[in-house]
Amino acid sequence: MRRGEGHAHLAPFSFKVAALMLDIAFIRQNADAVRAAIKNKRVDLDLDLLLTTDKERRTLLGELEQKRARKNEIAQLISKASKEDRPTLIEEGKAVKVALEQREPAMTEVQKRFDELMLKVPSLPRPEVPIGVGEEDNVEIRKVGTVRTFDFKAKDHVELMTLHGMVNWEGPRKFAGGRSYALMGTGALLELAVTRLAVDTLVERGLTMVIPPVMVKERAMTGTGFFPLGREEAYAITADELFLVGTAEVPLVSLHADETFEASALPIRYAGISNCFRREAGAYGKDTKGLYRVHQFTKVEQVVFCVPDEEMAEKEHYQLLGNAEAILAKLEIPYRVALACTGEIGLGQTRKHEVESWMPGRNEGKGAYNETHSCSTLGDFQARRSNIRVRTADGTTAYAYTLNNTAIASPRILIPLLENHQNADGSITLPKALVPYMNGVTVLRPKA
RNA sequence: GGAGGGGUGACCGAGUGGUCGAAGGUGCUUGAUUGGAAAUCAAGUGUACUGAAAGGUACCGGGGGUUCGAAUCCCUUCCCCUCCGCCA
Repeated sequence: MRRGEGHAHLAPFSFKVAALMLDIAFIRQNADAVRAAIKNKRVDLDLDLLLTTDKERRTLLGELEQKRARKNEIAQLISKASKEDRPTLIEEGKAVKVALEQREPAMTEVQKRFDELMLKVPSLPRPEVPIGVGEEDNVEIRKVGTVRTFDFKAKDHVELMTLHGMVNWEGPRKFAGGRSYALMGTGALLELAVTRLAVDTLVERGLTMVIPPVMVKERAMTGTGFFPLGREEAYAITADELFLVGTAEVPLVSLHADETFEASALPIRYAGISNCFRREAGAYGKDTKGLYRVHQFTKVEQVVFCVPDEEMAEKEHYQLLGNAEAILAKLEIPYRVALACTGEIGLGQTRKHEVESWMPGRNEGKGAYNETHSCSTLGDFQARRSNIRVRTADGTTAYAYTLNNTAIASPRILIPLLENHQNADGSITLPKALVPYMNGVTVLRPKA
C-alpha cells in the first residue's frame, strides 16, 4: 500500500464517454489501450487472437451477406416473374441456398469463438487507478476513526462468539461441509440487527429496497460480468440450469436487462438484501478460521443505474461510498478507504474503492484493516452485456452506467463489530445506533 | 404435474407463404395555424451489425426446420394468462 497520496493522486478524467465503450470497433481502433488493460488487470486473453478472429468473422459476414442479398433478390424476382422465367429463377435460388448452407456453419463457428473472446475483454481502468498486481499496490485514501488500544488481552471474534454462544461451529461442518456455520442466539440476532440498520440507513437515503431471487439463469451471471471467468466461483443447480448468486448485484442489475430507460427515469438506486453463495474456489486453506471467508452469507448491496455521464457516475459513486461509510460510522468501527490497483479490480470495474474495517484480532492479534465493502464503477460494461440502455433527450440510445457498493455483509462485519467493542470481561458494549435493533440491549454478556 | 390460451415496434393493435421492417391508432419530433395554448392539418419517428460511402444484412419472445421465398407452416424452448391438482 502506497501511503499519503490520497486525493492528490486523482487525475482528471481524460476519456470521452464513447472511448470507454468496449465494442469491437473501439477495440480495433484502440488495441494498445485494451492490451494494456488486459495486462494490468491480469486477464487471460490473447487480444491478437480476438482481432484476427474479428477479421475472419467480418470477411465471412461480408461473403454471406452478399449471398443473402442475392437470395432475397431472387425471391423478389420470382414473385413477379412470368411462368416461363420461374423455373430458372427457382433453380438459381436453390443454388444460392445450397451455397449459403455450406458457408453458414463456418460463420456460426467463427461467431462462437468471437463471442467467447469478447466476453473476456476487460473494461479500461480509469486513469486514476494505480497500476499494480496485488493488495500491496492499492493506494490508501484516508483513515477514519481511532483504532483502540486495549489495556487487556483482546479476544478475536472466534473466541468472543464462542464465549457468547453466538455460533455453532462444529455441527454444520458435519452436515454441510467446510466453511459452514450456524449463527445462534445473539449471533443470529446481531446479523438481523446490522442488516436492518443498513437497510434503514439506505432507505432513509432514498434507495429502494429489493428482495430479489438468488437463483438465476446463466444469462444473469454473464450479463453482470461474473461469467465466464468466474464460473468456478458459483454454485450450479444443474437440474434446472440455475446458479446461486454470489451477490444481489446480479439480480438487481438483471432486473432491467433488455430495457431502455428514459433518461428522466434515472438514476435508479436499489438496496438489495440476499443470501450470497460463493464456492471460494482457489481460496483453499485461506482464512479457514472463523467467519471471515464463508460459503454463505447475508449481504445488503447497493446498485445504481445512471445515465452514461462521467460527472453523474462520479457523484453516484461517492454517494454509494458515503452510504457505506455512514453505516460503519453508526457501528463505530474504524476503517480506511483505499483505491484498488489494476490487479485487484474485476474484469468490468473501471475503478474500485475498498472499505477496510479494523479487525483487532487479525494479523495474529496485532490487528489489520480488512475488506468489508467494495464500491465499484463499471461504466457501461454490465449494461452492454445485459442490454440496458438509455434513451437520451435527442432520441438516441446509449448503454447505461452501473455502479454498486456493499452496505453490509454479515457475518464478516460481526468480526470488527465484536472485536472493537469488547470489554475486558468478554462482554460487548453495543454501539448506540444498534441498540434499538437489539431490543434495547446495550451490553451483551457472555453466557454464564 | 395435467388441460387450454397467448407472446408483433415506446404503447395499443392488424396481419395465416411473396408487393411486410411490418396497416391503423396512441405517443413523440418538426412545421403550419394561434396573442399563447388546446384542437386541427402536414411531414417525420425501431434496433443492431457491416461498409469510406452508396448500400447491404439481420431482427415480429429464443433456438431449429420446411420452402426459391416465413411475422405467417412445422418442431422445440422460455415467459405470461385461465382452469385442475399439489403445496410453504
